[in-house]
Amino acid sequence: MPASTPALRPLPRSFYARDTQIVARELLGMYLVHIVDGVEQVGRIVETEAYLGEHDRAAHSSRGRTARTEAMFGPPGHAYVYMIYGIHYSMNVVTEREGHASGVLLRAIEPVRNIEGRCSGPGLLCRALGIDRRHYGHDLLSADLYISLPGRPERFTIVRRPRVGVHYAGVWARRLLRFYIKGNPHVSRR
DNA sequence: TCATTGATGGTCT
DNA sequence: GACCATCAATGAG
Repeated sequence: MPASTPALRPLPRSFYARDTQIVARELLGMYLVHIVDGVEQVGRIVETEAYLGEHDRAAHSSRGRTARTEAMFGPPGHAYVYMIYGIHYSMNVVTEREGHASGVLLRAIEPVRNIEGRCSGPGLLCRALGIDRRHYGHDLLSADLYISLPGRPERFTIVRRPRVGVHYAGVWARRLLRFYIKGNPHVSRR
């Protein structure tokens, strides 16, 4: 194995326990890893969105602490997975301190290993990686689902845009909290 | 290329 | 009963 390809391993919890916008930006280029039945699925994160806690009208946590949003209020470094439109799942990473109710939505990944089909959207990403309600609250410092430094780091430019599908959120809908890798073909449309 | 719409179910009012 | 952090198929231009 080449020396330039270190083994993949979970980022420390301290990575997630920081400002959500910083985490959202730094997640770009990282590898999302899901190991199921001995098969290691790996995708490079190319698009994220930051959700800034209870005051963020676009965040699910702005409706308060409920059974659904419980994970968002929990400690950082865990997955907040929810079903949307009755069909798709979406995966978030919980950030900041416990109780802060912030997180980063993973919107798109670039297939690296053992991934079938496109992952250019939160629903597609979860389907391709087999992520569903079973992963609700899953600790990302675990052996089977985690985020790692990439095997081969690459340079890129980050683009900031308004978040997708949050028109109802007033001034919060205008904020530039969507981040993606400039020019990457796996970023979702719109 | 763009706008519209159906699928489908959990959550909240 | 309404709303939804989506996607794919459809049809008009």
